Amino acid sequence: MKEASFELRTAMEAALRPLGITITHYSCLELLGQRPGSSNSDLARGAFVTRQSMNTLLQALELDGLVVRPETAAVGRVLPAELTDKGRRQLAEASAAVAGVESRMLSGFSADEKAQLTLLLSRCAAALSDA
Amino acid sequence: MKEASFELRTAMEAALRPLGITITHYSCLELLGQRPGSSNSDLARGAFVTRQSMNTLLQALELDGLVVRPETAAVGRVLPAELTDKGRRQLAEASAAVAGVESRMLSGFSADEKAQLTLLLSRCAAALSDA
DNA sequence: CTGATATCAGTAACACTGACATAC
DNA sequence: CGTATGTCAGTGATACTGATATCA
Repeated sequence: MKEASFELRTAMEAALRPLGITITHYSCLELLGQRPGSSNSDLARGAFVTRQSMNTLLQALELDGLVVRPETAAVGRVLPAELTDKGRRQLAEASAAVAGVESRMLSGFSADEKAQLTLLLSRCAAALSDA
Repeated sequence: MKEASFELRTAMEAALRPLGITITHYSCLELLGQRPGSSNSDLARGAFVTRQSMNTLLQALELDGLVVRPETAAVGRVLPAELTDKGRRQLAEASAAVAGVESRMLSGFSADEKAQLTLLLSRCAAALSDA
């Protein structure tokens, strides 16, 4: 149970390391890909880190030209973040690396079994996140 | 897919944090519980860290009285590590915390579904580890 | 000589807590 | 006033690479 989770995450770290991308970094790109305009605090919650940690990461990503944020807030203090083209390219690279791990993990699974696993895991994620 | 893995590991980290235990720390205890007498290098491989990192951890665990190793090697340079009673108690605490997360994750699953998931995940872990 | 081990040392990336200002 | 946000600063724990010594 937990072993598989450990190994998947570790294998993902190993696959992302050559790209110079950490799990949190990847999570941030993924979240921004799915929900452009997320705030720093949104991203922090989604990646399960403090907003201070996410802010540090976001500043690095901005420096690298992967993410852009407006200089001033349109409303409140929220600065909606978005991926740049470069950011989208890196997300695509990272996704490919992660997909490679998943496909290795699922080698030997039938289509039915893959579907079963996906369904069961999505229920797991849901159960964990509303707790 | 990966989301569930992220959240499980993160939830485990959160559950272990109040105990002052990290994932690597927990992995080490778990490995030693299953295979007493493991060497530092064995544990490093099992927890997917370098042997230097595991060594640092082991030294801390020895200082805390959770683990014992002989001062000199009986054969070669290998120093077989074992849990102390205190170490076993901490492992029990940590396992309980992790089991709590798993049971929350599996709430709403039938016995059949739990069995299915366990089987599928063990195949995933196997596929990842022989790669 | 080769390979595996243990371990010391230095370093770097990472996330954390605390504090402050701002805005609803 | 209470709550949420962004951000600066300091700190600590973690894992890494490199190097050395020992032993089968």
